Amino acid sequence: MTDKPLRADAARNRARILATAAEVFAAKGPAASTEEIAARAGVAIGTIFRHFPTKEALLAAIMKDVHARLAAHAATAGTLEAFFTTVVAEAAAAHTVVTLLSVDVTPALATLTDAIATLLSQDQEHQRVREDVRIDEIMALLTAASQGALAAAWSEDLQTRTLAVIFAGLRP
Amino acid sequence: MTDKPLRADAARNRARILATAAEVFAAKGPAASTEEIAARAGVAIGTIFRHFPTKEALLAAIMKDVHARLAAHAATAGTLEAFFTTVVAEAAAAHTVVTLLSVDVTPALATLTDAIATLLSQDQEHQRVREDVRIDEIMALLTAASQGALAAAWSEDLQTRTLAVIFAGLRP
Amino acid sequence: MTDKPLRADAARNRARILATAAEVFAAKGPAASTEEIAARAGVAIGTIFRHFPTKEALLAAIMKDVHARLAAHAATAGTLEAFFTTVVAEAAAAHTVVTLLSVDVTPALATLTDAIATLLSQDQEHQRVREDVRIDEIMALLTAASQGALAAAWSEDLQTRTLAVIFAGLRP
Amino acid sequence: MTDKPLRADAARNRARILATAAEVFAAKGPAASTEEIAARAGVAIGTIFRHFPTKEALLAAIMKDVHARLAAHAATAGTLEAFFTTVVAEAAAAHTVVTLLSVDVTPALATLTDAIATLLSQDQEHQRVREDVRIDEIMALLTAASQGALAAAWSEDLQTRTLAVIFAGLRP
DNA sequence: GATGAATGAGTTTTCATTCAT
DNA sequence: GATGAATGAAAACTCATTCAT
Repeated sequence: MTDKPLRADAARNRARILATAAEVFAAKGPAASTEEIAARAGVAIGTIFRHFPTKEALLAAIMKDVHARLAAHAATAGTLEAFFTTVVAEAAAAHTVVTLLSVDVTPALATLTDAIATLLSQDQEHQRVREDVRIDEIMALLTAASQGALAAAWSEDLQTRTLAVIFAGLRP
Repeated sequence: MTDKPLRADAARNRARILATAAEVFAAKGPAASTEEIAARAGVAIGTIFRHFPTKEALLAAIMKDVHARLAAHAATAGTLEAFFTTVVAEAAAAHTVVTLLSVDVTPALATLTDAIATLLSQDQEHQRVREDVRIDEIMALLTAASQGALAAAWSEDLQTRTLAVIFAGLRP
Repeated sequence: MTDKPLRADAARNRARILATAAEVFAAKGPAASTEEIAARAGVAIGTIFRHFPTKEALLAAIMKDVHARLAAHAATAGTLEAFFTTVVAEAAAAHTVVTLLSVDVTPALATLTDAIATLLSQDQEHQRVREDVRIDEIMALLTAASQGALAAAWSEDLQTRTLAVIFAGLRP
Repeated sequence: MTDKPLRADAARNRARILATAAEVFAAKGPAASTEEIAARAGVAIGTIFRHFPTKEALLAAIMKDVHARLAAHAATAGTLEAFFTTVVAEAAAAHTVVTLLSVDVTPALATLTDAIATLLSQDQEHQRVREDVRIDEIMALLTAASQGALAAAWSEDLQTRTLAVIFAGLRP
């Protein structure tokens, strides 16, 4: 948990690898080759394996990153609707990979779920969302919407209309 | 469309391969090996490649099959709600692979879309669904819900509650 | 040696297979697949294996055919020059496969060699060819020229000029 | 032309693979398996594919090599006759593969052609070769003779006599 | 630490040959 | 006899991972 601090260049490499890998996996699925990621990140393949001992470790690191970013975002979004809208738009645009394989990322996911649960209770307190809705529907709808945004070529307009249905369904 | 009819034994093999492949891909993702499919289907690997010249062709054939089955189902489902419920339940249970890669299956998809569009107008005629909802939201929500059902371990109860949100959002 | 006579349709198939195979091997080399030959000949692959128990047997049969045709031609050509000219032109045009692998075809080759040896002595009697030239140079030059004609894109003009050099070299 | 320089060990492997492949293809034809080449070269099969992404690329590299070696040789041979004699002898002995498939090697061939053209004009200046002979006959005769030398079992004596005919044909 | 070549098991694909229809 | 589906061994090619430079 308390990883020793990296040398500056190593940290830079790690970050670049992570970002490139997220892009590449998003574009080609988890079957994309590590060699290609190395090439696109401008590092040698050995460097990737120094930072992530396994391909699966790389995938897990990406997920951890995504979850952390989303949790941070949830903390400031204000409402579920604002949060969903941004997340789905990002998923569509940046092809953020929302669920890659069944990589185990439970702890990071828990943090994210907590942040969203907070949003949910706030929305319910302000009567923006029905009382009987529970956190797992919300998570399910978020995952579903984000993945849908990936798969289909969701235009911005289609995103809006689809989310509108979901939010109409959530309102009291 | 009118491919010459296969010999009885060949047709039987083709069907068994298709069914087995759907199962295996569902269980292990599209990276599952053709060799394994052959073994589980009880044929030699050459037989698979005689029927489907490429692994991708096999994937495409599965998708075509799924779409055809869904279209048939839509024709008799009565309401969008009934249709969605069944489809999502099946996706969760049988791990039907809803979108494998970006295999091109446009023609089969068009038929499916038509069948669902019919359901939609019937529902709108009977005021079960808002007038301003369009077919592309429906397709988007269906895809999203089915994929969500795949990814997470949606319990039956969670399925019900999630679809309830969506249908509440669709009602006038 | 005394093969039983074939049924008429079988004989027709055998001939068509042989002709098609010669073309296909010429075009794609001996690595061409038997399946492709079957397709182009309009028969099923089983039919090829009924007539020629092995791919190598098919290759050998083609060579026997080619040699027989050439021997017949040599018997009527009149001079070595006329014979060479025709053979090389044909090799270039029809891509007749002159030596495929090292299939053993000694007996048929012997007949061909005899026929050409006759041409050679006639030419030497009429002082068209130097006395000290022997049959094996002739065979070597014929093989070489025919193979050259295959490999390079010998224009008709280039054929003429190349054979002219060889015949100048043969004259007394 | 200016590919980045290989690491010393990689360069050594590349060279060994090339040499081994030339031998193996010469002995067994272009259908020889890459696996066998790997084994004989003492490397793993992956190493071959890292250096030559395709079997065809390997074949092409060999041809480039052969052409380069021949061009170097032509530059110092002095006369066409000397050059031809060496090349044909080598083709017969080492089974140098002169034209493997129809691999595209135009640039390397152009250099070789130039070198031989120089020999031709020198020979013509010294009246060793007729004025009306052109470079393409020479190339055709060289190819033909080399391939002939491969195919048949040309004894050394037969080589001499065959080339003698050709050179008699070239003299003024 | 970074590099990138080598490894070798694993995967897709091809094809001669067999054999049930 | 002909057909063409099935077989399965062999070939080409890929890629995560290791390790010498």
